[in-house]
This record gives sequence, C-alpha cells and structure tokens, in this order.
Amino acid sequence: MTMTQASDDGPAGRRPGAALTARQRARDQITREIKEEARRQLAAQGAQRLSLRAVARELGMVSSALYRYFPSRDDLLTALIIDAYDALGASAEAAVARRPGAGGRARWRACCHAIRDWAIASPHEYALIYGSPVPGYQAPPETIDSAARVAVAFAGILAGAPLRSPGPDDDRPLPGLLAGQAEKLSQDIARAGAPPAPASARLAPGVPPPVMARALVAWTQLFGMISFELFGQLVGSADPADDFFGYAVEQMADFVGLPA
Amino acid sequence: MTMTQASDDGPAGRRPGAALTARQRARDQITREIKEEARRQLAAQGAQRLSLRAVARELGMVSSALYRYFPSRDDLLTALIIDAYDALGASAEAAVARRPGAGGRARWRACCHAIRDWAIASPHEYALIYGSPVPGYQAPPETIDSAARVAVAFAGILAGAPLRSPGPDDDRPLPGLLAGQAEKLSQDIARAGAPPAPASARLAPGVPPPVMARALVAWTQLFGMISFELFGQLVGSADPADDFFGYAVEQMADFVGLPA
DNA sequence: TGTACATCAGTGAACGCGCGTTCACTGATGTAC
DNA sequence: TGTACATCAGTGAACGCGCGTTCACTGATGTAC
Repeated sequence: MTMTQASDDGPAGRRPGAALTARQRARDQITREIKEEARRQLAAQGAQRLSLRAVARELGMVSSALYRYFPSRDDLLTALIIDAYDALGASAEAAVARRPGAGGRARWRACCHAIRDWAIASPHEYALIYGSPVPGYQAPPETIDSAARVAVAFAGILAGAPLRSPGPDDDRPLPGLLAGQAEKLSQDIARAGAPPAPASARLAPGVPPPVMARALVAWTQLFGMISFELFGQLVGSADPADDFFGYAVEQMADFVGLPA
Repeated sequence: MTMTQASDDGPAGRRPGAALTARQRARDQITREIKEEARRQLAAQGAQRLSLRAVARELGMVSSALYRYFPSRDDLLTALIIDAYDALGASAEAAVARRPGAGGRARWRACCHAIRDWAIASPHEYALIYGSPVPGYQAPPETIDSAARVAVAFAGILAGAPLRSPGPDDDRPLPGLLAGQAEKLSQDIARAGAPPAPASARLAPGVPPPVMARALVAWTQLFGMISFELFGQLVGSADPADDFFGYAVEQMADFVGLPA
C-alpha cells in the first residue's frame, strides 16, 4: 500500500515490527475494510462502476472520509489491482510449492489449473487485470512486481525441469525480434529465480530461447482460454470448459517439451 | 439494424429494392452518421464512456433526437457490436477469398494476420467484442450470426484443406465433454460451409473431432495473443509482437496439422 | 504524571459535472382520395 | 393536380440521478516537555 498517506514513511514513520498505536491499528483495519467493500462492488458490478461514494455509503462513512485513506479513486483501483495480481501470483506459487517432489509436468498442470481456478473464483478481479484496460487509467509502476509473480512462477517450472527437445524445427533460429526477446526473457527468468527452486536450479543456465518462445505461446494460450471462458466467448462451443481446458494444458505441456 | 424504428417492416414497411423516399434516405444517412460518430467516441475513450448526449452534441442535434433512431443507449451499443463483428468477419473472409488457389497453410496465415490487423487498426472495437463484458449489458441474439462469421471463416480453412495426422496421441479419445463438443462443432462447420469453398468441400465430412479440438486451442491462442498485445500485457516480453505473432501462427498451423 | 500543542479521522455542505430518458410541441414530409 | 390528414424528425425543457473532489470544521488521539 504505497499510496496511503501514513505509509510513506516520513520522519515519524512507523518502523517495521514496532508496536502500533491504536490509531495505526484502526487505520490499517479501515483500509482493509475499504478494500474489502470495494472488492465486493467490483465483483457485483465491475471496475468502472466502482464508486468511492458507494463504498463510503456501504461502510457508513461520509464519502469525503475516504480521502484520508486513498487520495483518489484511481489510487483505490491501483490498490485493488496490486492485490489481485498478488492473489493470483500467490495461488500459482502455492500450487507449485505444494508439490515439492513432483515432476515438471505435474507442476505445470498444477500451475495452469491454479490460475484458472483463481480466475473463475474472482472473475471481476481477473477482468480488472487481464481484461480491456480502463480508459484513462494508467497502471503505475508499483504494479509491475506483483504482476510479474505469476509469470515467474510459470516460467520457473520450465527453468527447473528436464525438457526434451520439443520439435524438429527448433534448430532454426527464431524470427526477427523474437530471438532477442526470448533470449532476454530467459535471462530475466534465470535472474528472478523460481522461489521454491533449489540452488541448483538457480545455477541452471535458464530456459533455452526456443523453449522460451514456445512458453510464450503457451502463456498467451493459457490466458486466452481463460478470458474466452470467463467472457462468454466459448458459449456454444467448448462450454463448460473444464475438459477442454485440461486437454489444452496437456497439449501445451507437450508443446513446450515437458515429458509426460 | 433490427432495432431502428423504421426497419421493423410493418404494414407500410419498405420493400427491398423499392425506391426510397427522401425521408428514408435521410434517415439511413443520419443513422450512419450516428454510428460513425459513436465509433469515433468509442475509439477515443472506450465503450463505457460512450454517451448518447455526446454523440448528439457532436452531430449538432439535441440529445432526445437520437431516440428517433435508437430506442436506448444499449441499442446503439448493440449496433456497434454487430458492425464490429461484421467488419472483422468480412476482413477474415476477404483475406481467404483473396487467395483462391492458395493451400491451406497460406490461407490460415492470411486469416490469422487479417484478424490481428483488423484488431490493431480498431482496438476499441476489438475490445468491445472480445474484451471484458460491459456489466449490465446483455448481448441480444441478433449478434450471434455476425459473431460467428469469423469463426466460420477460420474453421472453413481446415474443412477445405488436406491435413496430415497431427500428433501420435490423436488416436486417444478426447476427454469428457470435449469429445461431444468437438463432434458438434465439426458438424456445425460442415453445415455452415465456408462461403468461398467449392461444392466438394461442402460434401466433405467436415473436420475430424481431434483436429477440431486442436483448432479450438489454436483459436483461443490466436485471440489470447491479440488481446495480450492490445491490452499491453506483452510490454516487457514480446513487444513489438509482429515476429512473435508470425512465429505463433506457424506453430499453430503445425499444431493443427496443416502441411507446410 | 500532567499539561500544551500537534496530528489526524471523520463530518457535512457544497461545487460542478454529465448522464439517460420522457414529454408536449412544431413544422416538414408523405399519402389517400 | 389539389386538398386533408397522418406520419415522422427534431426541439427544448425538465426530471432525477450519481459521481469525484474540496473545504472549513470538530473532537479524539498521540507526543514532547
């Protein structure tokens, strides 16, 4: 919560671990309540109907009081976005961490399903972060760390798993800019390191660029599928989508070269 | 345009081909202008900022005058949605039709790129139809024919092309509900028939269900990629996305079994 | 431990805005005879 | 061809609504001496 007034640690800022004053505890509590209520409205009506006045009303406060906690509506939105990214990232991380001895493919499966499950359970929060951008809203840089978590968890699976050479055409160089993009991503992943991976994985040379390119395809496929399901685009074809999703996850695992 | 008042052909309705009165011509013209201006605002600020009052203002009319053309804001939105689906469908159809002698893979490529090109040229119209649903808005049944056009063009490529058996695991039955869904889609495609396909294609037994399942994966992958690109989710990884897109299109063509 | 002052949460009124939709109306266009 | 009536596009005012944000204020909590 970088945007609340009290948390930009000034001269009298609170040190981590220090005992909190009653005022601080109340402030933290109410900040939480505001976000909870905002999330409730988000779930009920979507992001653009989120209104400070309605949140305040529901909390029994006067609307101007919210400005003690969030300097503007956009800052409240930003807080929700960060929380959503963090919740999704935590789900993916937990799904992987829950299977310490499992092979790469089992972790891949777990991660993909965790992402979908979270999206289905929180469709409006999913739409907030992966749906059409809210016009006039610019996501501030504070969001990027949280946004990266799920991608790091996803790619970390490949970084830590043995891969068979996926296709006969992967000797061919990647086309144009994609070569450099895949290369850079591989290095980023190696640098970020999958949190639950052992030291050996961190020393691994990362994911080979051809695999990284395939992983990018799988990545966009995963979210494309989830978005289509949530946004009603599969009605009349693959709805309900559970089996289709499971099938696609396996196909994509093959596609990136995870052995069965 | 089923929702304008004059077009629900009543007792004095206009017959197709009949000479239009000056009033009718004026009405058609203004209906077009309203939609054009609405599209302009859509492009500038997105769907939820589309306001009847602003459209009227820009057209030099009084806001209540628009109600002679569209009974409500939602009806105007519906008209824009139908137009967007039709424009996208027409692009895809044209891209395929422009290559009458080409093989399946060339048509696949052309179709995928046409879809992306249209999306990049009309990002807000794309978001209108494939982005997060507008809360409180229910797409009426009039939209589904237009929505299906692009899918029919896409699947029609597979229906008319020779395919090699895509993977060794395609002898295995499709899991759960997916089997029936793929089966039904194959029949739908065979029934709808690709408009530019010759009679022989219409007599073809359609697309085998395992291929149809793979096509569904490719379908969601295609739109997932485009959405990620347009909604800014590829910034920092595969942006600019041209080469990545081209690469993915080829991989997906392999994936569905189109010979090179 | 007690007092004086500073900080802060919450109030209530107000500003200024834009929206969708309805309604009674005027005047022009079209139609039937 | 001319007249009487019906249809329809567009006007202008109004209703009722909700929004984000500002501001001067009160009273409670926290802090320094």
